[in-house]
Amino acid sequence: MIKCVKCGEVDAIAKSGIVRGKQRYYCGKCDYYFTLSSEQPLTINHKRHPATILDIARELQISKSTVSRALHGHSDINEQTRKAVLETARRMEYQPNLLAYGLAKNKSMTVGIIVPEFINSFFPFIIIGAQEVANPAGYHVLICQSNESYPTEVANTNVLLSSRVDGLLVSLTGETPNIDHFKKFERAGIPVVYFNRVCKDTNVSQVIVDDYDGAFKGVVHLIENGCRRIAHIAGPPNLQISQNRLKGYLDALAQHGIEKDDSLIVSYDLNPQQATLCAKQLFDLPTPPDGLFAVNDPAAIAAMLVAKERGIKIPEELAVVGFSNEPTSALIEPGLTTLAQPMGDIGRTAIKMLFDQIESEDHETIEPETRVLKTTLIVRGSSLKHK
Amino acid sequence: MIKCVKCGEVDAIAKSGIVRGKQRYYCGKCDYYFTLSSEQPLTINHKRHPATILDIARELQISKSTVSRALHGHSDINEQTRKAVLETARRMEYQPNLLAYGLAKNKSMTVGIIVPEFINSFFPFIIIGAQEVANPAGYHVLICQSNESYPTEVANTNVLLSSRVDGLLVSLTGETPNIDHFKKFERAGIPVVYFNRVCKDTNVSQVIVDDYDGAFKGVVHLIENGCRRIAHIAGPPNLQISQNRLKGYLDALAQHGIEKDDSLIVSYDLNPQQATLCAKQLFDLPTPPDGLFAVNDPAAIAAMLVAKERGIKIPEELAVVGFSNEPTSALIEPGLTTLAQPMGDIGRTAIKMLFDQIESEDHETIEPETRVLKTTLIVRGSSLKHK
DNA sequence: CACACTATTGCAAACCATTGCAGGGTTGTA
DNA sequence: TACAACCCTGCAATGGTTTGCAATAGTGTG
Repeated sequence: MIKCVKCGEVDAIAKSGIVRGKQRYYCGKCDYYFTLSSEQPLTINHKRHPATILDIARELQISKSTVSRALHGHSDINEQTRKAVLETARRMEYQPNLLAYGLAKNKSMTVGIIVPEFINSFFPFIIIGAQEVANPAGYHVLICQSNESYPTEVANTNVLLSSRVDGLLVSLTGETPNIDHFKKFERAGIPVVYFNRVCKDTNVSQVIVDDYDGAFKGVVHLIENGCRRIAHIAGPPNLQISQNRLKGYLDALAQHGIEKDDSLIVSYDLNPQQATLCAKQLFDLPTPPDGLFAVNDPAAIAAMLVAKERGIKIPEELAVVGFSNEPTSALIEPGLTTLAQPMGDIGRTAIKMLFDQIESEDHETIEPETRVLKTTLIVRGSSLKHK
Repeated sequence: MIKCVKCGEVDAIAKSGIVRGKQRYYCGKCDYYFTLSSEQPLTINHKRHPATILDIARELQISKSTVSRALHGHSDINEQTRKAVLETARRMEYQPNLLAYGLAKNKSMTVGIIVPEFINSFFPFIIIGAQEVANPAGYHVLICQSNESYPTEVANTNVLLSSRVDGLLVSLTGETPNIDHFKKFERAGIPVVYFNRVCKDTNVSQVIVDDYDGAFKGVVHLIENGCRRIAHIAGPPNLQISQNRLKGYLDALAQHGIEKDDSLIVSYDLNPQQATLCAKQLFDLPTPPDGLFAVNDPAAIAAMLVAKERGIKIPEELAVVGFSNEPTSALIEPGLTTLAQPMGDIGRTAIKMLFDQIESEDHETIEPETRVLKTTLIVRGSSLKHK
């Protein structure tokens, strides 16, 4: 029979509905509603939970505030107490719960970084640069891959928002039409620094390389090596890098009296296969190009492979210049002439700017800043027609 | 003058020390100690904090429990209430606070992954495989780079422990002597799955490829292509992959009646520069090798570059076989014959095994399992002496 | 109307660490 | 002796979410 939880009475019990699948009872004697506690006898889950400051406090018979202060080397702590706490913490393998810390301090000690991909070495180098600065500062980095997909990028922003990152580093996808989805961070007071692939919006902090200058140098180099019909595999038009590199290409041509030929400019969405298609399209032209400037190394390499397949000699029949200087560019044959970007510096600079904003009391007052790094032309076999 | 905070009295006030830099007062009348509250008139920091369920609750004049239940589609929620909550949440750009969630549920929805590096494409492909499974399941992946350094690996484990990851994927560094530092996870009930680079400890879950078989196939391939003095650039001895690939190499030789020559086996610590040194050492031998089996592609490629430098013809004078099939192996000239590893599968399999353990009620009862995937010999120019 | 029962909602504890303030004990000094 | 100053420690609220249980309103039935 059912006994009342309060008075122990059996007779005055009446059923009174079912709540969330459980029978509810009513004791008429003490006017008390109740449901029987969970069937399983509440065997406390003895899975050893990680030690908390409370465990340390209990062990030492002190209060958790004291433990907390001891662990953080706060002032106003007796040296012996501090020693004892530290020792006990070590013994109990105490690891602070970053979730609780984050909740209490409203600071997750995490920064997010969204990159389009990390199969090529370009972004990994940047990430490593960023981590070199973040980790010693006690921050860790949550890496998201947008996979060159705008919806994925938006999804990433929500994940990072949920994770309450303290700041965000972003390089946009080739199809990101605008940066509205990053305005959420602004509204939440979370600083954002864009790098490499940025949007036209100038009211943000960003770290870029001098794409115009790099492209200009690369194309001039091709011209100096005797190229007259120089093609360009251009990046997606939404990105500044594409626009600026295209501009550098065009200006270099113009300054050397070479007429622009629209059929020599093909657009590439950063998808590997598409680079191959672009190259084929160029080589199929009635008068194929004798030089090629690609918006990045993977595209240049893809074009080189197509050229090889077709027996087009590099650099004699086609001189090629890429952009970024990924490690593979040195391995391929002939070596790919390219514009080296200081990838580690990009990462380090971007995250330092981010930390400046995080640490400034009032993010609003920080002036958005654009940091421009230089590229270096690395000359290899792919462009040297007359050695 | 100073007024008592309790009784408002002015005369009975006495100074009583300074606490943490602030003057403390004592009211003799009501026997009460106090310090004056912070000078700044407590202007509530109006930085718009992200919306919480409490904000939604206030907006809708309901309790936060109801909001929580509505957001999670729990039963026992009025359809209209649910709609209203969802709508308000959308309007307020509500993003659940994962820190608070994690604290409450004791579940961070995060899994950690420790890799030695991610400059080469090998680990990135595995990570992508893992994310393909993790992200749709609502988990995110905290990527740590041990940078082939044992102390860094240990540091990584502590970070991940602090972050209260729900599970861990690990590929060891070349210098990790034992896996004691992962026992912490076991003690905390956090499942760990090792992949690719594992230790001899058999009492753990792991995903590996059949290294012995791959190495055997690769070396047999070299023998069939006429090599008789086959060198081996071996990995660090602490790793199973090194041991098994070495064993496959030795057995292949033995089965084909080729005497083992210790001078042909050099050890490589996975450091890029060291691979070059190893190659030089081999090529400097009185009787240099006519075939080379390297423990991984980067080492094979490094050796190929040294060979080129020295005018050693590949494959005529030296046939080369690598391991892993990284994208670069197809780009280099001649193409590198190698044993393809199913990298995406490794990542997917490993994280699925991890999830199985995470989701099982009682991790202890899970039998450690070793999943072995197959390698495929990819034949390219680097090994075909007689075409 | 009394009662059983359903559907829905609210209350409060719990998760763990931080921190402002209260208040204890002790030392120094006039 | 009285009081200022110091040193140290504890209490309790806070942060955002989940969830067991209590409680309410409403519905149906005899």
